[in-house]
Amino acid sequence: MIDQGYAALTARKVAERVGLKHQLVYYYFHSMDELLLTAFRRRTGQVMARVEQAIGSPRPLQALWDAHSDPVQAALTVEYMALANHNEAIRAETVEFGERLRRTGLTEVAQRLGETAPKADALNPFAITMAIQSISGILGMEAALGISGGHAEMRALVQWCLDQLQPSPGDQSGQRDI
Amino acid sequence: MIDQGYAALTARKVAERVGLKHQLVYYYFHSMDELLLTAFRRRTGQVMARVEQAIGSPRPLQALWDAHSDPVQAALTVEYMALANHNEAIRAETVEFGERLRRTGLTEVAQRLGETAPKADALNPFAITMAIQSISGILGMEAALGISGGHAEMRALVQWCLDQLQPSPGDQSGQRDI
DNA sequence: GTCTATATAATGATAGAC
DNA sequence: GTCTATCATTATATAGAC
Repeated sequence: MIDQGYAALTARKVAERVGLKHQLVYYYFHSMDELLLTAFRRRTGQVMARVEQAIGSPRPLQALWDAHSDPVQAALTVEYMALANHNEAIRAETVEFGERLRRTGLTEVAQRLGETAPKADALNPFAITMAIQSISGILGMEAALGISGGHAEMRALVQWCLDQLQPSPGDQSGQRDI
Repeated sequence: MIDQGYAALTARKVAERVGLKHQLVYYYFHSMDELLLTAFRRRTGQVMARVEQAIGSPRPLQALWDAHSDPVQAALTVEYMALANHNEAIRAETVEFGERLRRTGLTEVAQRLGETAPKADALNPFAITMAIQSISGILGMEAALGISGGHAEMRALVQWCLDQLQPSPGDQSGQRDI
């Protein structure tokens, strides 16, 4: 799926990779759609576990940012999003997972923001979380393709913002400058 | 392509939509790959025109933000990005287009930032442009699927930032608070 | 330009032997 | 569980009549 796309994920190719005949796919799964849904669920579980681990770290926002930087994961996400636009079962699960993912660790982030960030209505934890996920996501998707323009500058800006919101232990510079 | 995905864009379906036989596709195009590339180029041209128009408006950043908010366009972008991950010709054109798009109006944005924004190294025009494109892009992709959590909060945060960077004519509040 | 006809290959899925 | 055999469908693409 990563290197050939969801359209190339056929029963024959799946079976070939595990050294079996293609008809066996229909022994283990009722249909290709069911196989696809099973694979999708396994992945959302893995992503959720990684995000929960990030939230539990000393610097949740920084960890959340790092967790989404992988280009390979981003390419897979693009594939599943394209799939979700035309497969109703995948779409429904994507919505459910997306909403859940964004609410994960919201209270923890809100608590941290209350401690260190300036009081501004616009600095909503929901918005901060989404900004981090959005920017790191696009960064990964573009990196997977080979686009790099503005990436270093973007990382610098995000790092600056993260340092403002959650100063690292050894860094006291700039806080409250925002 | 929008409602069935790139994999469902077959010669038969294309011909059917214009009321002709599927073999005629190979009269107008050498192959399906060529048709796909032609469609992609037509679209990048349209997107580029819209962005250039936004850059030329009185509030470039605001206009850039507005120009990327369409969920239908975002869904199409996802489709082409997935395609680019497995089609070398589309990938090469995507990289070229992406790099060009991000540099479009960079000097104009830099000039505006120099006039109104606080002097901070992190507020690089390249980064600002990418942040706007990233967040509005994800917002659109998610909206196309039906995800809405955090969107209102995200829009509020971006609007707050945009107002800081480029105050609208009738709004003097908050500037320099950043 | 548009058509019919056709070659070739791949797909999802089922039936039944072992 | 894994296999062989098979079906109906669809795909890209070409050749040639009109």
